[in-house]
Amino acid sequence: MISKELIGASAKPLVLSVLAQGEDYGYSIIQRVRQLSEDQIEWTEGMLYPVLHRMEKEGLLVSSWQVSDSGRKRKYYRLSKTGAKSIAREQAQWIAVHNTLAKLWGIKPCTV
Amino acid sequence: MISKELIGASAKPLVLSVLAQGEDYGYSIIQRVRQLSEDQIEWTEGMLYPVLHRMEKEGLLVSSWQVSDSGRKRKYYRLSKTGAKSIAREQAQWIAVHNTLAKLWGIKPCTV
DNA sequence: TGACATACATAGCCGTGTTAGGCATAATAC
DNA sequence: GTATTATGCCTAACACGGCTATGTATGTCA
Repeated sequence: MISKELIGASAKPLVLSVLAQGEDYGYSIIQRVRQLSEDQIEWTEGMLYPVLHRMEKEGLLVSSWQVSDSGRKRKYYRLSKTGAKSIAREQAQWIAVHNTLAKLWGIKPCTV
Repeated sequence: MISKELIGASAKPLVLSVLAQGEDYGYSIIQRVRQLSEDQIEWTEGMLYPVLHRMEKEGLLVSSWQVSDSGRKRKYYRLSKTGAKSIAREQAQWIAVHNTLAKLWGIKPCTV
């Protein structure tokens, strides 16, 4: 179980990085993150949807309704140019903190 | 400048890990974290003191007032047994999230 | 003596995850 | 045929916590 604080801190970089691989929709993003994390990160919809809305409002994401083959309506999100650029900043921040912890833990620093 | 969310997520593991090296007091912890992070993590007192109080209330830390050579009163914190044990859990959570990001970023996973 | 660093603390604002609920449709099970 | 599950979106109330601002006090140095 990942703490609330860590969930909050990782949401934005994870969403940006997932969408960097191609557009995706909310429900699917939750599954993808769960798989990538080997079931360790279990996002709730009540957490993710507001995050997506905020990020769209901030201009990081662009959404579009699409209908799947099964006839289901899905809201697909993709990165805006701003969003694509912001990944590097999020990454730099994360690595900075991670490497500080790495020093204290005596493990190898992380290089991009 | 590290985001508020990341500050929040890293506060507890950083405090625990700093105090694992020996007791220390609030004002000094801020300086140490700043140095360890090479000026990238700049904690405010308004952020740290409540964190220390909470962690003491949770039983992770134990505090004691001491007087330095200069005559200044300082509130020193050290890890309780519970606090010492909790480091491993914090570390595991952090690594889980970090390695998920690492996959998306195409960098090497982090092993403890 | 004035400025600055040290050292602690708290109050109000605001953002955000959690819990809980609501709505709708397709696939599956009985 | 119908009940259940999975899919898929959304929001509201609550609690927690960082930020900003402020207060208090003392040691050091110009």
